[in-house]
Amino acid sequence: MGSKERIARLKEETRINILDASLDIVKDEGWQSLSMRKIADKIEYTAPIIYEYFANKEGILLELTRKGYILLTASVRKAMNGLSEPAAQLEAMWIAYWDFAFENRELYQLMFGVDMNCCELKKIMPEAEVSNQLYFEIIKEVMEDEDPPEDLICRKYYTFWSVIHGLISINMVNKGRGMEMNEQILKDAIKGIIKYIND
Amino acid sequence: MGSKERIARLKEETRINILDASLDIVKDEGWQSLSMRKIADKIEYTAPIIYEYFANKEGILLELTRKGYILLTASVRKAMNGLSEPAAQLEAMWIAYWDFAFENRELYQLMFGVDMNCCELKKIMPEAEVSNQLYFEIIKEVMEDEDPPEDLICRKYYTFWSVIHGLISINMVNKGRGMEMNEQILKDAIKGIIKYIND
DNA sequence: GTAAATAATCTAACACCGTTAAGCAAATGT
DNA sequence: ACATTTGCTTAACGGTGTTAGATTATTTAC
Repeated sequence: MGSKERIARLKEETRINILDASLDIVKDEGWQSLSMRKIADKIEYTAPIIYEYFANKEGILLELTRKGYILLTASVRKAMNGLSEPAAQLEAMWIAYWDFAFENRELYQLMFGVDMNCCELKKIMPEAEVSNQLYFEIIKEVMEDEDPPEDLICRKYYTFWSVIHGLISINMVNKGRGMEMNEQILKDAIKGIIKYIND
Repeated sequence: MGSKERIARLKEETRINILDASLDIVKDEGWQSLSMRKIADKIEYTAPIIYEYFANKEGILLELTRKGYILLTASVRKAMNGLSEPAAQLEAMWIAYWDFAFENRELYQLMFGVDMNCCELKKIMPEAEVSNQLYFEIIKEVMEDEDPPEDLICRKYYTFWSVIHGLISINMVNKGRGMEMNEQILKDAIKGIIKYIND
């Protein structure tokens, strides 16, 4: 009675089909327009059978997130194992992380919640750029280099923003669960970047 | 006939009421469950009248985003004007940014798309922590300090992650529109942080 | 081989969503 | 007093995630 296994294999296959179909839809039309009925269409079933494979839509997203983490970990590990000197390893690992994000854009968005709304938003929202200019001014003054080029300031600003925004994200996501950042740590980070700016 | 103005003032008032009600709902139940009908309920109207004040739901979010940016800019500017020494100014400005994010959590999420999904997600997803440990190992090796405390490594990791994640976010959001980050810039940033790590 | 039981799948429906059109009722202009 | 505009509501459309019930196909038992 090996048909049990064959059936189990088939079930596993449509489970994977659901995940693949979902990712395909998202790649074509974005997370916003992923719906159970569209998934069902793509795998040539009707919507309710999806619930035989996943508890609900969130379950699908969860599984894709897991898939993302596994892929990411594999990439990072591979980069690590390819070298032996720690500093070089660390660099390669972060580059692997970076590459993963852009090779698996949709998964990365799902895993870390990068909202793409802002994309066209900034064009019609001048207010979004006002505060930037304040930072630009002051960064320019902090830089020891006299009259630094615009794009260098820009890069410094983005480095700053990255750190602060990243720290905020962590604190919001990990809220309550250990690892709370206090103001001292924030100040340390800022001082560190200011020092880094003038290298 | 000054009643024209009175009416205009009333209209402006319910416009503000809509925005306030929206933010209230979001503070109570999150962005996910903000709906036109709920807003209408809260301002004691029916859903369609909202469309007399905003083109659609996105219009409301857009206005709240604008409000966020104006508030943020005011905070940052105030911090800036309170000091005169550039480095101190810069620090105060980023602290103001930080404070804004946590005093206006919901607005910050809207402005920069911090997805709160992950919050409870990480508890049921051990895969999400595997790659962290790889980084922990290597960061430990890179640090010159022999046998550094766990939470210091953690902090260094988060600094790294913040920069990389921030840079990725910028590149995803600003995709196509100038300011593209190439690998060289990424590598520079990584080298910079490695140097910063050992201070 | 036929009947019963089980599994696989679909249809229909529920409650909600954003949004629009039609209609009513009160206030306004003439 | 009548006509017109305004403010607001009800009803509906097409969409969403999800569930229950009916239907069909497959397997099992005799």
